[in-house]
Amino acid sequence: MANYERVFPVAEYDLAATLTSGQAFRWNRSGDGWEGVIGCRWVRLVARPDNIRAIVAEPTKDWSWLTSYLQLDLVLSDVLATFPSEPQMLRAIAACRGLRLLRQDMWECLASFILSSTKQIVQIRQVVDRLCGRFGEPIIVPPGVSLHWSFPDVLQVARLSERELRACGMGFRAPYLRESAKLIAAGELSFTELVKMSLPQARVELMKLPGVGRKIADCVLLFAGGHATAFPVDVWILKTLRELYFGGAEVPMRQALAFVESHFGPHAGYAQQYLFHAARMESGRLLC
DNA sequence: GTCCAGGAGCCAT
DNA sequence: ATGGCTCATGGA
Repeated sequence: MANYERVFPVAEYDLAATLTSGQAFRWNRSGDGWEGVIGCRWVRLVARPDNIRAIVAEPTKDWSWLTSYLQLDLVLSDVLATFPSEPQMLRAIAACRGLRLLRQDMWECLASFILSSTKQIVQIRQVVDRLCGRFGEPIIVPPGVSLHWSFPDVLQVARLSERELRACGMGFRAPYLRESAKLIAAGELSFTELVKMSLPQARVELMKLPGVGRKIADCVLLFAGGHATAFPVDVWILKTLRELYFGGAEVPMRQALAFVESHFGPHAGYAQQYLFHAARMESGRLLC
């Protein structure tokens, strides 16, 4: 019996917030649900109060790729309970209850965030879309659904010219992406090793790649590498930390990093995503 | 037109 | 170590 869809019971999962919170860039609202690509599969997700319904284009028995991506086995209340119980965090939790962290593909996540520096999220989405549409593989979709493409793999990106990459609109980030892809393709960095390493060690390895500094390394390790204490500090988080924890003072980056390292507990990365999303919601910068 | 975006690299102190 | 400048592109 061919299975084109399946319902996953899950509590406290705000799919819309999760898919628009700046951790993944390929999801589009479609009617009452969301369409996207995970690996080489097209999928449509529809959220209901106590479950998420998934529709795919090809018959599927093994759904572990989806349960892993959405982290459906995680009990959110267990994570939230580890946050410091202070007004700032309680407020962020109240503002976006149900927000989750995804478990993404390492290469897609790394490449996307190399393209993210000093770009708005809507622009990152555009560049990633063009990269996939021009250099990814076409994907099987149900009748009536528009064409979709996979995210081009490391080898594919490694053999693209800087000109081809710049034509996607990535500007000065083109050589960063190209050189990083070539280093990974040459075996100088192993994604599976990054998962096993300590967080500081994994950072050092990732930051050897051109265009990857502390912030992007932490994004990859948190959103794809399963490092729960990785805590990307970008301009939004820095501004939020200043306002919420330093009385609005001009805190240098190193001081902010020292603070987050000791303050947010074993799921600091999750806490970061709540602070980030709450801040963006307040400024009205969401697509949804 | 101007400002700024989920930064990083480089150079001058 | 730290602060300032530059990088390319397009949305607000």
